[in-house]
Amino acid sequence: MNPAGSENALAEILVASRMLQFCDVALPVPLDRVFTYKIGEAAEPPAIGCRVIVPFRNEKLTGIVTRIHQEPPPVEAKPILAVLDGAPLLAPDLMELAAWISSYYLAPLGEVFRSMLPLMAEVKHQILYRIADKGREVLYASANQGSSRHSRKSAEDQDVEYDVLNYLEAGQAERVSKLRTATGATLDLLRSMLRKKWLLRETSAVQRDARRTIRYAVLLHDVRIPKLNANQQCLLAELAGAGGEMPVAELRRLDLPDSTLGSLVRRGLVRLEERPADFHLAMQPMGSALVHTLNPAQQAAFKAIAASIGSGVFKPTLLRGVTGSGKTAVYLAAMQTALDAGYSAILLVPEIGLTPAMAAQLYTAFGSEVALLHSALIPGERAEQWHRIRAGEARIVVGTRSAVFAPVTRLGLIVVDEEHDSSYKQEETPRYHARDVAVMRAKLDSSVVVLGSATPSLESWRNATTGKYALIEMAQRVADRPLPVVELVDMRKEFQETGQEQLFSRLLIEETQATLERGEQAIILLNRRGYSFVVLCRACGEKLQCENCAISLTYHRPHGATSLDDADPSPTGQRLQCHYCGYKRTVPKVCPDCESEHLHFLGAGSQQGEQRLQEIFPHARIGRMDRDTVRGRHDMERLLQRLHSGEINLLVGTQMIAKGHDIHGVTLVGVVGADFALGLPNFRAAERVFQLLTQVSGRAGRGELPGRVLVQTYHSDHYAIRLAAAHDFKAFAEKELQFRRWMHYPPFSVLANLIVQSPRLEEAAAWSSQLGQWFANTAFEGVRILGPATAPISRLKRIYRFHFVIKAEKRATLARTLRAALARAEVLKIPSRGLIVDVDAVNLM
DNA sequence: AGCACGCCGACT
DNA sequence: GTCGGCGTGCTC
Repeated sequence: MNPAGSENALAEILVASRMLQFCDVALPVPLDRVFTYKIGEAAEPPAIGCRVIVPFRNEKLTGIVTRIHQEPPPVEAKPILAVLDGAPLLAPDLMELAAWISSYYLAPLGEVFRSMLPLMAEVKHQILYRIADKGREVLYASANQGSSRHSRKSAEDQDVEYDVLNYLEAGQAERVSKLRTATGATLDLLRSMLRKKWLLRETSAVQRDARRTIRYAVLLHDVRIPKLNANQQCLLAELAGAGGEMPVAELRRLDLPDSTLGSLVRRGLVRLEERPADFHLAMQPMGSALVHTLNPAQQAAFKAIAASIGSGVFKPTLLRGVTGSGKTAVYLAAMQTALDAGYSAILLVPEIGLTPAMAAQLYTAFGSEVALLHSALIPGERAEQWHRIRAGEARIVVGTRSAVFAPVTRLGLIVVDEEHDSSYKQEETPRYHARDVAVMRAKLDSSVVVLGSATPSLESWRNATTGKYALIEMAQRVADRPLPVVELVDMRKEFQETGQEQLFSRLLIEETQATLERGEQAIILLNRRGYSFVVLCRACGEKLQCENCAISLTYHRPHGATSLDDADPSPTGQRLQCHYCGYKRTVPKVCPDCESEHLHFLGAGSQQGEQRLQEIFPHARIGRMDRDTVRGRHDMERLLQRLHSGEINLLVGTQMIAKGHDIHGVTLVGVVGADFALGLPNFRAAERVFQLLTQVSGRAGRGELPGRVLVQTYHSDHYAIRLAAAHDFKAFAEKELQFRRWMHYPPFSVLANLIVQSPRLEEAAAWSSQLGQWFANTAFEGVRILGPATAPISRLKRIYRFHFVIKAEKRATLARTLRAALARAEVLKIPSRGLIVDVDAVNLM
């Protein structure tokens, strides 16, 4: 792409000479192209990177200006309706980054912008209806001749239609919601009136202020106080007590009539003010002040990174540091260096990786320079943070995936913490990988990018060992603490010796007992949610499945129940859940297929783990951490707090417990059933298991006392398990890379998953077979195509899915193949919703 | 993606 | 005759 800066400059010159007339606009529609609009003479011309409102079909959309030029489009261009930004919302580097993402991931540019900008939400689009001439005629005709001339379906509907016409006849265009509440019209009815041309539809776009405001009531002094009633006196007293002003919302808790405040305002005693909401995250520092003293290994890592900050040389660095080696302290020191040199820095963390402890450290270190961007923010808060960053008020940005698009100026450093984490891959269009986008952004900005992990992805590891990335290693834990001893418990042997299938092995029970008795803490990983994840009919062998997906339903037990027969206290009683679409149903008494009563609940999840542990250790103070117990914004924090304080001494949970928590009292980690993932149809299965075992082991022995890890496994010979137990990442990487090379998988190839889908099975099957034939008959050099095959999840949310896995030796070849396939799909009349292209797919499901 | 248009069968 | 189903084509 042409450097947007020079294009901008050119644009200014052309504006000055009044020669140019057109601009290209990327719109939030799934069309892989931009549209050309006329720049009006009256309005201030937009710059590249500005938002504009444009007419599109018969609606108004917000788009981003991507180019300014003089080439008239083949059809007549419509004029821009409004320019929303005086200065570009997106700086040239982000414009270029968007273009790169669009082309690399084959995603429409408009959709890329949509996921980059929280601000799109600030323009409120509404649909309005207005009465048409034909509608007026109908209305008058009915008034003159009396109604019910048409003997149609229902007189009721007809009445509603006239109500709608009457309602609209009186006034201006109205919103749908208002129309529906006022007249009781359904959307269907409005649509049919539209078709009869009785109504007109239009859209409007209203710009709202991005900043949230809070309404304050302010006491006016120096006014004579007239006679007041009790309510008014009460309110004034409250205001005076609060120092003369407080948010209107807070006055509500006085339980006074709403009119009271209104009267006081009318009588000139109180003034209402809109003030920008000061955004403060509820943070209480957790006492762990920033460690300024780095040990020699940290010092060396920090110096290597700091040396290149501001050098203007793009050189990605992989920081591999074992769990507990103190990578965070290195990040913070490097970010401080960037800040001191006048640069901004971005720290990316995985979805659940932004622990309260890390946030507290950031606040301690950087105070108000910090902006947080994560998934729990409501849109207003997100916009707030975004504006602070863009205005340069916050130069340290910490956040999940989309924070890689933070609009900082003078970017000096991007850190991607736990770079191997799969939550960096967005599973919707645009399906970008934030780690790779971070590297690209650093390249465009000539800034430093650091990828950190104890268990780097094999892609990054290979880049580091081949010299494409610099490699820094920290092989020791801080304060010379030892890595925990990891022991494998062979569950096949356990079964032979005990003669029964048990969730927890004798050794794990013994060790947990001893740990709790010593007053220490234990955590146990059970990487499935719910009570049991399969409900099997013993008579016919069928598993209970979701109605919408080809997925086994998970049984969730009501709280406090101790047996299957317990009365269900939940209001809905719907205890079988699909974790993919949210479908819920009650537990049937008999098998839906064969009506046998022999339904069996198999496969223990975290909920069952918690219950079994409570039975075994009745005096243990058990906590559970999974998506069912950590839902709200503060649940995680509260749970960790209880663990820190010792209120909980035994924690059971899903992989959430493995993510970066620094709990010093934990000396025992148990791993139950984490190796089942080795059986999944995914070439990354071994890598995933290795990472999970390493990360969860890393939770043990972070304090004064050494840690111990027990891994229960049915695959005690598997290299991923053995080498994780030996803390030998390099050996694992070598072995796994060998396998990847053999199988032509990344990092020795580049890969995309191409999903063909339709709600109709025959359609999905036909499309995938047509595409498959075309692939078979078309020669692609250096490309391997697997498929068509039914996708591992063959039906999802009522949609049938087939897929191809496309592997290529070179990036350019893969891109060319995918573009050709998309072109072919268009010829085959496969609609865009029927195809999903997932470049660098992490999940092949 | 929406959302128009247009053609065809079903219903009053 | 009118309603409403969904195949087809377009959006500057």
